[in-house]
Amino acid sequence: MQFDLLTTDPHSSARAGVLHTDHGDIPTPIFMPVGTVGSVKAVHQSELRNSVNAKIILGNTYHLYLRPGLDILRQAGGLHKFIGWERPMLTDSGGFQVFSLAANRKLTEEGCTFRSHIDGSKHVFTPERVMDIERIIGADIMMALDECPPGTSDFQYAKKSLGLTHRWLERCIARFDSTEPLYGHHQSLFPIVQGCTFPELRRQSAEFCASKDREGYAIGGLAVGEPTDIMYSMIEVVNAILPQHKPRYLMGVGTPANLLEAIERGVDMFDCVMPTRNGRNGLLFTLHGTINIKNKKWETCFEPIDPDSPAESDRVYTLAYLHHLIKAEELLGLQIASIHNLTFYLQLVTMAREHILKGDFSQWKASVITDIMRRI
RNA sequence: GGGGAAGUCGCAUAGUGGCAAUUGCAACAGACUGUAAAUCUGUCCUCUUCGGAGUUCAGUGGUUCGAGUCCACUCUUCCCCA
Repeated sequence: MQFDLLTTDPHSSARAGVLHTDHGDIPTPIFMPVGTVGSVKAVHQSELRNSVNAKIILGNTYHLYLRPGLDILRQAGGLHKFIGWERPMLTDSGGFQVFSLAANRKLTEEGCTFRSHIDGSKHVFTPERVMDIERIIGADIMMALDECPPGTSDFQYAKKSLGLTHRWLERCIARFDSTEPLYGHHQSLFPIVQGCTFPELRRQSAEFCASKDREGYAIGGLAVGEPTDIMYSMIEVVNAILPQHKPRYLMGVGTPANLLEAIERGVDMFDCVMPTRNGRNGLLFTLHGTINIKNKKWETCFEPIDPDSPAESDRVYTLAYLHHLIKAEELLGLQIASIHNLTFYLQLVTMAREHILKGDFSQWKASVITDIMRRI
C-alpha cells in the first residue's frame, strides 16, 4: 500500500492525497461508510458503487467473527468475495466494542473476554487472535486491537489504558508481521493512537505509534463523550507528531462539521455510523443544514431531495415522498435516506479535496461550516 | 315489536367506591459520532410563575365524606328473536 500526498493547504494542515491499494485507489480526504456485519445498512452494494460512489467501506471483526463466523468467511474466500465488493475495505478490530459493550466484557492484560450480544456465549479476543481473524476477513486495512476508553476517563485510568493499548499494539504487530495475507492481496495494519483528553498521553501515544513505522495511523478514542473543542485540540496534538507522508484515520467521526474541522487539522480518513443511522432515523444532512424528515413541515414539500445529487434517488424522489415513506415505516424510506446521507458525506469530502487541490480550502470551509449543521 | 350487551382523553383498550384515570396505536417534537439502534427519549383534556390550578369518563338527576365505578330515567350503538 502506498500513500501519495499531493497537496497541503497553504493556510492549514489540510491535505489531499491518494491511497493506493490492491483493490483500487482511494482519494483522500475520504469518508468510509460503515458496514459492520458485511452490509452498509439499507444500502445495496450497487448503490454504494454507483450512487454513493464509496471508495472503501468498513467491516467489524467482532460482529463478523460472531456472524457469519470464520469458517464461512474462509470458505467464501474472504469478505470482499463474500459480499460482492471489489473495492477496498477496512476492518475495525473490536476495540470499539470494548467500549460500547462495556457491560458485557472483561479486560485483562491477555485480552478481552466478550459475552456475545447475540446469544450470551463467551469469546476471548487477544491481539494475536484479532490479527488472525482480520487475516481471515481479508480487509485491505486491518486495525490493531485497542481499548477505547470513555472520553470522560480520568488521567489515572487513561494512562493505564494507554499502556495496555500500546502493549497490545506490539503484540498485534508481532503477529501481523509473522503472518501472510490469505487471499493474495496486500493487507496493512494501522496502529491506533489513544490517550483520552490528555495532550501528554496523546503525544506519547502518537510517538509510540509513529515509531512502529506502519503504512498508516489511526486516531481513536475521540467523539466518545469529550467536548468537541477538546477533540479538535487532541487531533492537532497527534497530527503534529504522526508522519506527514502516511495517511491518518480519525476513527468514528463524525458530523459534517467534525469532518471539515478534522480535515483542516490534517486528517485523511473518516468513518462514522452517523449518515446511515441518522438517515434511518429520519435525519438528512445537506450543505444548507439538517432536515428532520419526520417533521410535519415536509409533508407537502414536493421538491427533490437534492436536484444536483449524483444519486438518482435524490433527484427523482421528493422530500414529501420521503416524509411519507419514513412515517409509514416503509423500507424504501430507509434506503433513500441512507443513500442520500452517504452520498452527501462522499460529496462533502470530495468538495473538500477539490478545494485543497485548488488552494482555497480554508475559505471554502469557513463559507459552509455555519450553515452545514443548522436545523432547516 | 320482544330480549340481551355496551358507551372512558383522535382510535382501540384498562379501570367494579379514593382517579386527571392503564396500556397500545396514531399524532407532535428531540436525541443519535470506530452500529446490541428501521432505535431510544419526551409531550400528548385546558391553563400554568412547573409548585400547582381548573374542568372530565354519552346525557340528566340521585345515593355517598367521596362516583368513570352504585341507582333511576333519557339518548346512541351492537347482537339475538320476530
